[in-house]
Amino acid sequence: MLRVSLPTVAPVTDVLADLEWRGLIAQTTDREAFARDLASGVVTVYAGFDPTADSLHVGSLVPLLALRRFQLAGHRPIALAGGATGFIGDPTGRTTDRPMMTPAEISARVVLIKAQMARFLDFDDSPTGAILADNLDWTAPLSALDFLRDVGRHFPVNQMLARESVSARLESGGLSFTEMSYQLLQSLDFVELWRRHACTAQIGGNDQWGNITAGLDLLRRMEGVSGAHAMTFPLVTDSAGQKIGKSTGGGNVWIDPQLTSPYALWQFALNVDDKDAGTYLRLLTFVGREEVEALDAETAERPHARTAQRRLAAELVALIHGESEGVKVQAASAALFGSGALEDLDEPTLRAALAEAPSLQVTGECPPVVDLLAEGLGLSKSDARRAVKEGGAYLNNAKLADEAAVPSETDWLHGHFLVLRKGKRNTLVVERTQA
RNA sequence: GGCGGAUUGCCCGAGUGGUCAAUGGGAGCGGACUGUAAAUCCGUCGGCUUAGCCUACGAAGGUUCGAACCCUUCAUCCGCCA
Repeated sequence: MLRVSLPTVAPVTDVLADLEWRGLIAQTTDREAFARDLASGVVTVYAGFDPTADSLHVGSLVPLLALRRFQLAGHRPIALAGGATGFIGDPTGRTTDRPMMTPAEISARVVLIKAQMARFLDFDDSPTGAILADNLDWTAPLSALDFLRDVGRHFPVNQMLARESVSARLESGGLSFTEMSYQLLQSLDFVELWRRHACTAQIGGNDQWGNITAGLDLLRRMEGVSGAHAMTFPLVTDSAGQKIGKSTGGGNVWIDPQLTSPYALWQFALNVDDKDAGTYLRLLTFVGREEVEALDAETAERPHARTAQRRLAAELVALIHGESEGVKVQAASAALFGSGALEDLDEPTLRAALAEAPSLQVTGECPPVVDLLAEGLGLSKSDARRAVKEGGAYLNNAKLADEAAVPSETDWLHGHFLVLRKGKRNTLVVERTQA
């Protein structure tokens, strides 16, 4: 997997100060001590990622980029894939009937996620070279008895019960032993990473605070190490209270281009609320303080220009998919939302721009546009007809007037593409294959 | 277990025999405006082979020329009494 070139990386002298300014610090253990250690040498920092899906999403970029921030500041990052913790799963799940993943499914996911994590970090032989780990490596060989005796005995149940995450659950119906054990596994990770890589700091979401400090305790009890650090990020939500990285439709914005096309990512960033643009720039890019604050000012003065959103979109696409992708996506956006120069787009760009749009294959004689819309967008025929009647249906960006219209030979872009649209955002690609 | 009230479209909520595919509000969708925004305004909002037809007012039966509306049974929910 190729390492993408990071578009903008502002130099940072004091990581903690930078993180603080970005709004990335919720809690830390002894802040002064952490700062001292960071100033006096290479600190190894880890963050864990459970394989809850086939891809990381924009939200998981926050801790991942934080690792990168530490690396840029001269420290060593460890990205830990939760092959074991993901196996246990977090039984907190919203729906009851979430199917249990098979070991094969999990390991497939771990492979995908590891590859994604690797793209954001530098792996070299230097002391700051990143490390990719999987907690299944040390958890799988561990027998239940060993686990209970060596790890479990360090966890006083009364203390676990007192933890916020557990007590909250006890009030709302209880939790399983498995769920309680999750904390032990995560704590063991910290100990193992200390043993293997002298890792002395763990970062994660603020909901992980309990688990992280439990790891610190275990490190002290098993290894007598007391100088390790914990740092958490605030649970970041946008101004509407949504978790970061949720598209307006509610779905996750994924890193994987198969799941969220670069074009969709661009659109997501461009549509970020004015109030959130600055926040996103701080959390999800390496753009420096001066520039971000200038963009904030720009947003306040000339909100319609959406300079901050544009910058965010460019940074994100370049960060996740590479710079060349950004250029293409920009062209496609302009054509699809602009005056309609669809004919000018070359075929690969057109395809890329429309990658996330629903598509429909047609062979032989082409049915009326209304039928194509209904079929491709999952509308009823009445709905499709209504769309035309209301002037909300477009063929290659041109408004349709006739309910019975059938695409003509000249409508086919590059000989085999049709771009249909209902309203501003519901695009449908019709592709014709010669029978 | 007894008595009373409820059940209407995605949600809330009118409607008590024909003029009901069903007032109104919200959500959604389309248009105008705009910044691919918010707010606002206009339109639309069961389906289809669309001057018409079909299916629908918790479910199933019944009365009637005709039922969301009347009757019977069932289901679910809410009160009151045991």
